[in-house]
Amino acid sequence: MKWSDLSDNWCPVARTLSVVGDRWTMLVLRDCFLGMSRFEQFIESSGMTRHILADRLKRLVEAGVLERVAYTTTPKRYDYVLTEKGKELAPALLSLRDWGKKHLPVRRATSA
Amino acid sequence: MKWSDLSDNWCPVARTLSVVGDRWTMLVLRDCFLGMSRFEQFIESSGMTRHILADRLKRLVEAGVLERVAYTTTPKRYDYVLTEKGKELAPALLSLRDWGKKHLPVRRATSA
DNA sequence: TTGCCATAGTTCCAAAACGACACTCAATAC
DNA sequence: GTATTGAGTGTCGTTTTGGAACTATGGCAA
Repeated sequence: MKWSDLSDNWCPVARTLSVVGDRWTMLVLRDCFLGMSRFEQFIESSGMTRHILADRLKRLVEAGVLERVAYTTTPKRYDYVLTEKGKELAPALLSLRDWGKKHLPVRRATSA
Repeated sequence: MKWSDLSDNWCPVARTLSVVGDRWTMLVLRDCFLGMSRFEQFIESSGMTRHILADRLKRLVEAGVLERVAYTTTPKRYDYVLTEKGKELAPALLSLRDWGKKHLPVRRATSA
């Protein structure tokens, strides 16, 4: 079975994961919750490649988790902001954060 | 930056995702919370390939989220059971479930 | 004692996704 | 003019995935 087939799974966990369950997606959302909204900000903060970020943003907009809001018209540039639907992922992010704080202490500093 | 470099990230969300943030891993944990513990059960329940399941189980055991408990000695066979550390991921799973129930209604039935 | 089944993986290969880096395009800054 | 910034694309080689077949170990049954 392919990952993409999960979107129609009977299980709500699986359906959620079909949206946010791949590499990097949750990190983009974390940055959104931290107040970021622009392409270059996400790149710098998360360390992911531009290629993948473009893909993830597209998916998140399609899923209704983020909204593309133009902030200049020429050239077209957009802020990516959380929708209500997106904001309601906060509890999941917080749970992941708490678990990481408790169970995965930092072993060495990184510059990211 | 590579995905695997996240394990030493300053952000606890990123560190958590380095363990559970890739495709399928959370689904394996969901099945564990539903009471499953064996290879073939995970395969049947999640629809993932054997290959990937073997890899994910190995990583989860290495990460201390699951524990391998022998249930026959010849041949060696194991139950995969949640450790305390693993059980504490429950809030995250529940958050993902709630979000899916609310925001991702099923569009058509599937047999999985 | 040969044959079949079950469990738990492994191996192999093709296809898709990823990672690194260069390049584009529009506008503004110097 | 030339350089810089923001938001991506294009290319290309490397990993990871998906699918199917294969292996290993023992139980059971004819």
